[in-house]
Amino acid sequence: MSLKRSKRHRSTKSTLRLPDLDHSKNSVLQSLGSAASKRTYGYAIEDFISWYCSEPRLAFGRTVVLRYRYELESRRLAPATINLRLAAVRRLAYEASDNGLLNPDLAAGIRRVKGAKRLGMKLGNWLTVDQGRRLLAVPSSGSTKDKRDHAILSLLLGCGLRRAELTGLKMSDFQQRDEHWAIVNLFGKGGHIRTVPVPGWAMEVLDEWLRAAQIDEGVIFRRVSRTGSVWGQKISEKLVWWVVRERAKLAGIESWLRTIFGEPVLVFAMQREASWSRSSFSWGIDQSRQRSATWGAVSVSSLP
DNA sequence: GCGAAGAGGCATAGGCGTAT
DNA sequence: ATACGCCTATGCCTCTTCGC
Repeated sequence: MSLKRSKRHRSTKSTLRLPDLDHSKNSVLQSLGSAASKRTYGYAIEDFISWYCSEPRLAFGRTVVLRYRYELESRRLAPATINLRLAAVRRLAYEASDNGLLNPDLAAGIRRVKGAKRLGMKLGNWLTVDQGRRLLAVPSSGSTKDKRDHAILSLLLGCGLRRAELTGLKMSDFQQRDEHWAIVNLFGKGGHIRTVPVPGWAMEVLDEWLRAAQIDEGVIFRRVSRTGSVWGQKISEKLVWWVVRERAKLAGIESWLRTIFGEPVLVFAMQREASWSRSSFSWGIDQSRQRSATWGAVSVSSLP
């Protein structure tokens, strides 16, 4: 037994081969909670593996990861992307080390590789109150699909929902509290739970869709066929994007489309527009203020 | 065949915990 | 207080599938 253990200890390597890397990659992906993370990390690790295997076989350590960082920089990727790729490679190293496939000293060296500097912060592309109104005012043909799309826009704008939150909404998530409607116990990004008031005007638009689609239980937003029949179990997040895009085109604000739509900060920006000033609206670079501001969003109920 | 919607792929921003 | 790392999300294409 002791012989076996010492053999295993001696077998920790500095140069990993494809099966070792694949095994470690699977361990990393299994440990991630979100499907989006699995997809993104999977892509990042695949990219690193194909680069690593195309290079002359060097020890999988700090130097190799630094070289990979230079490679990413030479591709002119954004710092956010480079840091994401490096985070995935660090995780790959921890897993390889934990599985006895990589020398722990080499893994520790990889951990010390710094990420790319993020210089400043983009100001984003916020929807103004006027643009929000124009989006909601897009003329409707009265079709079932139009009613659904209008309801989607109304909940996104009125409640500051993310796309993923919207697609999973069920009838049972809506409850009446003190004569007001609210989406209760909404599971948001990172598994956080919140309760969101629903403005009266948004509730009316939603009711129109529910009546047209004859939905009285289960998931709220479903697919609509060309002939107007409602089918399927739910819609995808991609569809929400397409709905927003089509409506933005019709509203004549397509140029706004590179957007942070779906993040609560968008609604906050709309709420604050009336008192906009450069000095008072500095939370884009002030982290603590940004955090405290993030959920003041729901009083946009006066939007239409 | 056509339109609605999903899947896949890659890039990048948001947001939270923690180290400094 | 803030910079950084990590995970989770969106943005925006193209290509494919599905229902009618």
